Amino acid sequence: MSVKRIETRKMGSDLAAMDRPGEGPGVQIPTVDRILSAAARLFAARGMAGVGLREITAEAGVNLAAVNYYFGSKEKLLEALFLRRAQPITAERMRLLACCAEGPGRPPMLEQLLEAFLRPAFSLGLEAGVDGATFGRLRARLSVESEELYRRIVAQAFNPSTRAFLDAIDAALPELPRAEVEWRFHFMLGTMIYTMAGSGRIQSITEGQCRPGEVDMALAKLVPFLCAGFRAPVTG
Amino acid sequence: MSVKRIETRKMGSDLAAMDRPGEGPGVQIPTVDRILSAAARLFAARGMAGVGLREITAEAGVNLAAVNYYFGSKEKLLEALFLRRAQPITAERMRLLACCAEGPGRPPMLEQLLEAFLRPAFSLGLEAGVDGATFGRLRARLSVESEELYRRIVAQAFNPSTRAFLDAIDAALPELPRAEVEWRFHFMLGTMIYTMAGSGRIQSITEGQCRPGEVDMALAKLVPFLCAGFRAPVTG
DNA sequence: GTCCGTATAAAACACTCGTTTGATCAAGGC
DNA sequence: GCCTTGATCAAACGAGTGTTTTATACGGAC
Repeated sequence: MSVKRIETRKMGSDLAAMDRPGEGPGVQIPTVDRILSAAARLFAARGMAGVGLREITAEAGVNLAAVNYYFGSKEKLLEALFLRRAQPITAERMRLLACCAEGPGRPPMLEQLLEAFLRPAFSLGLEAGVDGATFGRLRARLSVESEELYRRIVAQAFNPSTRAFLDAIDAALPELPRAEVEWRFHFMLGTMIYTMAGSGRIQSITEGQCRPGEVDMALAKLVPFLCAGFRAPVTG
Repeated sequence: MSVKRIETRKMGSDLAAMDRPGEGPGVQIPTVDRILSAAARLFAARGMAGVGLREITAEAGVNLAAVNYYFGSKEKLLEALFLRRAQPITAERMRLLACCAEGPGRPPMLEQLLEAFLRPAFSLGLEAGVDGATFGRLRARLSVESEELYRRIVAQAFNPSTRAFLDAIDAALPELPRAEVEWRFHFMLGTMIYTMAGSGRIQSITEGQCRPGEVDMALAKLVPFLCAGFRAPVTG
């Protein structure tokens, strides 16, 4: 019944400015960032319900109560973490989208658009101490989730930029009905998320021949495949 | 320290023969099957770590100890459940694969193969009291998982039939290097699993215009898209 | 009748969970 | 000096975890 005494400290990034760089070997990463890093790793590896706050705070080297102190709850921690990691991806996407243009000596528009959409998702999302695949796996997890909270988090983070690309691709394929573009865009999301998740299933099928993981290799395989799919004639 | 006193009852299907059909309105579904149904629903909706045995057994209307009595552990319950639901899918796949053949008046071989691979996954996997999307979501969850146990379960259930299709598709695309076929097969798995998961993301982007869910509609959109992708010229 | 193997039931076991509570410590203002 | 403020801490809260144990009921075999 008691009212929350402290209504959650206001995040990290601004506080992070406190530690001046170069004042010694012990730079002391702020508590908030250490929690975010550890939580990203563990959530990605074992899911939200699969990791406890005690494990997260232990790995981050902070006190158990710090999560509720800074974020308010476990769910809010996930939300803050996801939005923070998604932001650079969507920003880079929009930047690359603005660079897409038809012209002599350039690839076709569709190829440019897919590359601009996919590359940031594959190459960004990493932070200090976290390998790139981590956020991809977390994203895949949330994408497969059916609970409203998780879907809201993903939609909130990615819908605007995604919709911009959907419109641009639709414009680049004028002969294709909008509904068809949406279906194929959905299929693209599937390949992207499944590849980012690094399920390892293709390795298990081919006994390790095919290793999706290196960004450039994956993109070089993915973009032509998807472009051909987008350009497939409509079947009536 | 104590040794397991009872080494797990030997499953359900054989026991299910005990209840003769038509001996009254109360047909009494066996305990094992009720557990499997409830567990499938709940695991699919909230993940393995997100549901407790108490909730499963309550929904199934059986005693808490029944899970450990019949399956041995929560993990073994998941494994039994997954293998049992996957079996009809792989069986139907292999049956359809055997029906694929080139000939006048038939679709091209690649279209036949993809249809044979995808349709059982979309249309089967449902059981008494469980809607079709349930197992698809569970499959998507396990596919995204990184822990060895879950990957082993998926591989064990689906690798043989999947490998058969990989070989058949490879044979149907003789001009394509094997490695390229494997990449594209991996992409196909992504679209399939993501669509089966019914993430609802495309609905959220298009504000409900595009509804993947009806089997025939999804297949009619998916097969041409994927076939075009498979037939894309190799770049490099 | 007893005996036996199977099935269900209730209770307990030893933990772990997310969250909250006070206490403590270090600065900064005045 | 005191007071305040933000941060960290150990400890406890109540509820929930998977699993095991003990006990009880049912049903044929003999």
